[in-house]
Amino acid sequence: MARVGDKAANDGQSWQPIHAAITGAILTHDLLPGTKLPEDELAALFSVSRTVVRAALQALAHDRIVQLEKNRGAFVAQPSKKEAKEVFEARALIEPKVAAMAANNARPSDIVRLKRCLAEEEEAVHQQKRGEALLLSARFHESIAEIANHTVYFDIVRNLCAKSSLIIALYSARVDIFCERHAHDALVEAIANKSAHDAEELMLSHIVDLFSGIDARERPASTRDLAEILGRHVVRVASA
Amino acid sequence: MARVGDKAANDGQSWQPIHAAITGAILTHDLLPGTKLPEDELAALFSVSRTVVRAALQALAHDRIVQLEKNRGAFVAQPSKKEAKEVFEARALIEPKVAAMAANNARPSDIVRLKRCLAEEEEAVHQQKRGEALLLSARFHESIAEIANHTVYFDIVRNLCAKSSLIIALYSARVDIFCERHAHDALVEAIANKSAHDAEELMLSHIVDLFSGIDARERPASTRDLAEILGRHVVRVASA
DNA sequence: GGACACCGTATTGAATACAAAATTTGCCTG
DNA sequence: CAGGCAAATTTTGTATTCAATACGGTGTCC
Repeated sequence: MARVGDKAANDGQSWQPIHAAITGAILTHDLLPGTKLPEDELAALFSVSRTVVRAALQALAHDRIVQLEKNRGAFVAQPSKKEAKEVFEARALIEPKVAAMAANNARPSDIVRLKRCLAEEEEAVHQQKRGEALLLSARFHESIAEIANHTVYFDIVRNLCAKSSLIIALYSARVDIFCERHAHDALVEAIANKSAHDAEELMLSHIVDLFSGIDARERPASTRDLAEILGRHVVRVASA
Repeated sequence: MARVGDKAANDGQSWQPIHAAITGAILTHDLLPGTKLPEDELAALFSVSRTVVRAALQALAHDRIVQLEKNRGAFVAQPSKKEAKEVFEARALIEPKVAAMAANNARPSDIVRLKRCLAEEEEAVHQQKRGEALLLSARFHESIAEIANHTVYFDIVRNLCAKSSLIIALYSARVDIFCERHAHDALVEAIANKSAHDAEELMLSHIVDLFSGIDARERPASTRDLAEILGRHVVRVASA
């Protein structure tokens, strides 16, 4: 059965690798809020013209993950504290429903996938790969939305996860994000048991818990050397 | 106080007039699902190069309001029945919360604005301007989201309203959409009274009611003569 | 010594030009 | 007359070019 998130539908736009690479780098915190994303540099990195880079940047801007400033360029977005609150408010409303739907929908292979995701996350934590762990944590939430098989919610959740990554980079007070892993474990358990109500409750408390780790402390920062950063996030095109 | 939806923030991209015109034409059902949107034609219409038209089309595609097919062009999207269900499911979840927030947030000027919106809608109905009435109905929902002053929800609601317009064009079984006006009236009343709970309930039942008018009947159609259609949707730039 | 203005450089915004793909048309063949 | 192949046209995808704006440095004036 066709599932949400299959890339078959969206006829491959050539800018998607760039979009994916930048999104990935944001999820791992390799790219921090405020970082400038110069068109020339990206064009050189991906060996395309600025035209296609601009398309990718506009898509990211539409996600509100980058901010376009006229005649000044593209910057990784710096969500305000108000928006941070909004994002987690929306997640608290939507993702519990999504988790419940996933519980009703999940097939055995889906459970396997979720568990593999968690295993990789755990491994990343043990290897002190904080960025990788953050990425996998986001992918976990996205996977649940994919299992729920709801295109509209899937799009929303993916977007909110990316924004959350920026918010965590800016405002996270918690040193260790990884206490959350137990929440993820319990969630998979509920989904595996098809306990929609439990999944819903667990997801809600998980999101509330996530937001409780967000604080007023600003942590502005930016980095350079996009080549080094993005190189690791290029998704290889599935060459037959 | 700065409000959500102010265009100040998004530094004016030059494609926004085109995006707005097409979105408007979709909301009025002047543009029907499946209609092709050729780049040359739009470029000529708006007196810009294809470059900026493509940017607008990509933004619309990101909204999933148009579908881009590789090497074939852009078409107004034709949401599946599954997606139709998803859209109204999402609206039923999100918009009641938004209405409650609007009730808590509304200032007198906001109530005035909502009532003016309803008056214009009523006038459009009496003038048999179905398209105009549909547009104003969508604007009413968007206005509530704007009053709620929640950027994330505002973006989502606006997108869902546009998708709903496509869905209604494809699947609406009801001849007369306008029984809904009473629901809108009651909603404004609740918001004016700052009765968040009432507003939430009324919005939920309104959305459920809207979806009940959606049926399985397909109604595929498309139109031509973009120039005539879109001419009325060009938003004049606010020349000082 | 500091502030401001001017100029050079770099980067973005938009249009044009070129290449590739698909659709359409016409023609030929069965 | 129908079907299919092939050239021609149209339309999209991408690169390149040109113009406009912002940034940084330097020199001068106060």
